[in-house]
Amino acid sequence: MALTIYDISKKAGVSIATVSRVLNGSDNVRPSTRKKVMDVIEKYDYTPNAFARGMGLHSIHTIGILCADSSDLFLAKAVYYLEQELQANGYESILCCTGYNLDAKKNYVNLILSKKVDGLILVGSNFIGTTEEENQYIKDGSKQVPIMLLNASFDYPNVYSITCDDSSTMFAATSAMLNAGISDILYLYDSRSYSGRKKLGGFMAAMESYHIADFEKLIYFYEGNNQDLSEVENFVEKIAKSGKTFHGVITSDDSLAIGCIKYAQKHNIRIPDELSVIGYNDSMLTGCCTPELTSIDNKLETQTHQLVQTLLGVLSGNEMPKKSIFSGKLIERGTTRF
Amino acid sequence: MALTIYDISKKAGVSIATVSRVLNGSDNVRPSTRKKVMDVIEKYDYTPNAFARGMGLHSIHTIGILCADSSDLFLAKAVYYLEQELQANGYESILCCTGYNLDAKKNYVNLILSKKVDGLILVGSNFIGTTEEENQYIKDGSKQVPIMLLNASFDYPNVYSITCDDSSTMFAATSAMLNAGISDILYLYDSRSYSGRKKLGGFMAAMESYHIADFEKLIYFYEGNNQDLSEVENFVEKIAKSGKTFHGVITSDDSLAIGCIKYAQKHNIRIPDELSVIGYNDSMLTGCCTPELTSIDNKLETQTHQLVQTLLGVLSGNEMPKKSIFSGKLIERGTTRF
DNA sequence: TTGTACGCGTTATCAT
DNA sequence: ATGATAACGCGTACAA
Repeated sequence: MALTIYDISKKAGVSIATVSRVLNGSDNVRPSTRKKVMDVIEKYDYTPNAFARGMGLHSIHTIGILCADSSDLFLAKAVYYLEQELQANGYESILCCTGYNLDAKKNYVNLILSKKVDGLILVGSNFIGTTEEENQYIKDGSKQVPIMLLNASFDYPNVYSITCDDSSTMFAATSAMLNAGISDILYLYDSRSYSGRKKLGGFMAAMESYHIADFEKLIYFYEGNNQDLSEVENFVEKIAKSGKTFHGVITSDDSLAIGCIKYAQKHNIRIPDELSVIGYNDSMLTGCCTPELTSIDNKLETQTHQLVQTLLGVLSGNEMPKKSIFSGKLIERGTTRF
Repeated sequence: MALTIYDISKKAGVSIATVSRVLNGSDNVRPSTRKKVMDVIEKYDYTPNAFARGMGLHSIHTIGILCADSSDLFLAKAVYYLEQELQANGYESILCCTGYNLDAKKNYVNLILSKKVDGLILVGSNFIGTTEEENQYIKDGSKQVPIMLLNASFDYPNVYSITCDDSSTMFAATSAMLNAGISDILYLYDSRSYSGRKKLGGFMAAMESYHIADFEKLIYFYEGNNQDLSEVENFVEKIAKSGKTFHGVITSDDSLAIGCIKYAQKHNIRIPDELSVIGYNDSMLTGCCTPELTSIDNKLETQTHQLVQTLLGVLSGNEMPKKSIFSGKLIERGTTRF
C-alpha cells in the first residue's frame, strides 16, 4: 500500500497540515520543519494521491484533447505540439481519438468532461458541423469548461477559436496559379469540415473573380482514405479518363496532391511544365516526391502555441481573444513555376 | 455546482447506497427502484465524480501512454491503435510525449504514475537503454503498475514485451536482396534503440552468412531529423560522392529509403534496375514515390492488439505471456525486383 | 508557526 | 432489497 500524508506526518513528527503546507509550498512553515518533512518525503519517495487531491482542488491541471485520428499527419503534429506546450506549462493531457462520426464525438466529450479536466481542445475542424443541432454538444460542454477549437471557428461563450485563414490563403494560392496562366484547375478535397468549406470557398471565389467559366466541373470530392495514395491516384486517373482536362491541381491536403503527382508520373505528364500542383498543410509529404510539392503552410505550430496561451489565460481568469486568425503562406517548390 | 450522489438519492427517494448500486450495475436492486433512480439520473444528466470514485476504487481505468514523438509516422499510428483498443475496452489513456532524452523519460514516468494510472505503455524501443542504469526507471515503475513495451523487450517482473522479430525479418529481407545478386548494399539507420540494434544485427548477420567482404563500410548512421527528406537525400549524396558505390539500399525506416529514392531520381539512377531499395515500417510513405517502395510490415496493428489484450489480462490478474513476438513481412513493391 | 477537525463524493461493509 | 455509516487521502478553515 502506498504511503499517505498521515504516514509522512507521523514519521516527521508533525501534523498532516504541516506536510500539506510543505507539499503545496506555503510560506508559513519554519525552514527547519520544512527540511525535516522534505527529508521524510524524499526518503520514502512519497507522492500525494491524485484522486484525493483532485477532490478537494476541483482540478488537477489536466486538459482533454480530442482528435478524430491521431495518425493523420496534420492532426498528429497538432497533438504533438499541444501536448508539448501544455506539458511545459504544467498541464497534462488526456487524449481521445474519436473517429469522424459526429455522434461518437458527443459521447467522448461527455466522457472526458466527467474526468474533470480543466479544459477541452478539439483538434481539427471536423468537430464543427453545419447545423445548430450538430454543434449542441459543444455548447453543452462549454458550460463546464472552456473549449478550444484548433482549425475551426464557432461563436459561443467560453468557446475559443484558433484558425488559419484558409479561405483567403486558398484564394491567394489559386490566384497565383491563375496569374501563371493556368485556368483549367482540378480542385480535389476530402473533407467537408469547417476548414474544408473555407478552402473550397477561397478557391471558388478566386475562380469567379477571374471569370473562369464552368470551373465547378473540375471540383471533386474524394471519399476514400487519404492515406492510401494509390487509391487517390486511381481516383485522379478516372477523372482524366472521363475526358476532363486540367493543367493545374489544387488540393485540400498534401496527400491528395501526392496522388495527383503519382498519376502524372505514371502517364509521363511533366511537372510543372504540363501540370502544376499545389497541396495543403506543408507536411513532410511535400518532400517525398520529385519535384517537391508546392504547398500551403498553415502555421500549425504558431496556432497551437496561441491556443495553449489563450487557454492558460482563460483558466487564469483573464479576458482572452475569442478568435485568433493567422495567415497561411504559399510555400513554392518544384511542382509549380509562378 | 454539479450534482452529487446525495442529490440524486434525495430526488429519487432512496439512499445513496441504492444509487451507487444502480450506477455500478449491482443485481440486488428491484427493477422498479432501478428505473426510478435511472430516471432521475437521466433527467439531471448526472455523472459521478471521477476523483471521488477513484479514491474508493483505487483506479479509474486509465492507462498512461508514453511515446517520444507522437508526430512520428510509426509512433503516431501505434498511439492511435492503442488508444482505440483501450477505449473499446473501457479504458482511457493519458498521453505524454517525452522526447528522446532518457533523463526526461524518467521524470515523465514518475509524473504519470502519480496520476494513479492502472498501467503504463511505452511506445517505441527508444525507452530501453543498453545499461542497467538506463533501465532502472522501468524497474522502479514496474513495482507500481504493469509496464507494457511496444517494439522493445526487457526482462523484468511485471514488464511485458510485444515485438516484431526485427532481427530475423531484416535478415530475410537482406537475404532476398543478396539472392537477387546485389551485394554492395548501403545500410542506413537513424536509431540505436533496441529495435534499431536488432535490425542492424539482422542485416549484418545476413551479410556475414553470405561472406560479403567489407560490408561494414557501407553502414551509415543518420543523425538528422528523419522527417526532413531533403536532408536525408543530401546525406546519401555525400556518401555517394565520397566514392562509395552501392546497388542496393536497406534502411531502418521508410523515410530514409525515400531520401535514397530522391537521391537516385536526382541523378537519374534507375530504380530498381540500377538501385534496389527496401524500407521499414510499411508506412504511407511507401506509396508516395514512383516506383512504390518495397518495405517491411512489422504488423503494428497486430502488435498493439496483443499488447492491449495482454495488459487487460494482467490487470484482471491472469497469467499472461511475458513476451509476444510477431514476424515481420517483406512487402515487395516497385523499388525491388527479386 | 503548527495542529485539529471537517468536508469532498464515492464505494463497500455492515445491519435491517 | 435497502439503508446507515465507515473508510478513502487530501486541503483548509479555524483554533491554539
